[in-house]
Amino acid sequence: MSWTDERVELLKKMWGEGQSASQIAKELGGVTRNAVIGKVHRLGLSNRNSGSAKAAEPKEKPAAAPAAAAAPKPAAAPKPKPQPKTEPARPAAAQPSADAKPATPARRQIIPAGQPLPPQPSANEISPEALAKVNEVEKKAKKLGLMELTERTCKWPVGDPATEDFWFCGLPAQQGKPYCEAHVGVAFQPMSSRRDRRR
DNA sequence: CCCTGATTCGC
DNA sequence: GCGAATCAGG
Repeated sequence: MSWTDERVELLKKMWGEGQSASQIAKELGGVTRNAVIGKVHRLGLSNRNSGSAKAAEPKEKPAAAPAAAAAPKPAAAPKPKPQPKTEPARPAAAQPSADAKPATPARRQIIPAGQPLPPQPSANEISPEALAKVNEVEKKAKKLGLMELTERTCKWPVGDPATEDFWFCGLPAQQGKPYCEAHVGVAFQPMSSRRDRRR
């Protein structure tokens, strides 16, 4: 692949939008993030600094850009072009359609039995902070389906598996761990009085 | 370990 | 000019 005008343009655009080199590389296809970075540098738009500040430092940590001011993330940039990716196209929201099932039957909630529900924080003693955090996070969760989980998505289940609105957090999981930061917080309990249990 | 961008240097 | 390898940091 060569750097055609189009590709360079897209590169510029995406870089300007704050996309990471790897993302740009993926989008472009046929190039690695290194290639992208290399190109970015050659184009002279390595740092979104406009003029001045001509790198007087030989080897200085540029200090993270004040991205704070900028939007946290353009979220899903409206890509005009259809993504070749396999998009399962989820039903979006779980709208209680006409034949909505009684959300709260008179009967007490029946647990499907079988597998113990995930370490749902119950009357446990988890840092209230963590709990609050989780509640917030669940709002922003990707709400992935079982099939959409990957090696690095939070696998924290939310909701009742027997219900329609059951999904997995899906947020970026912590390295190694199966959950995102928030859920790791509640998943791994301080492990207090659980000593014994040798194997 | 995953990721990020930065730099080098043979091609 | 290009980009893999490498570096440096999170």
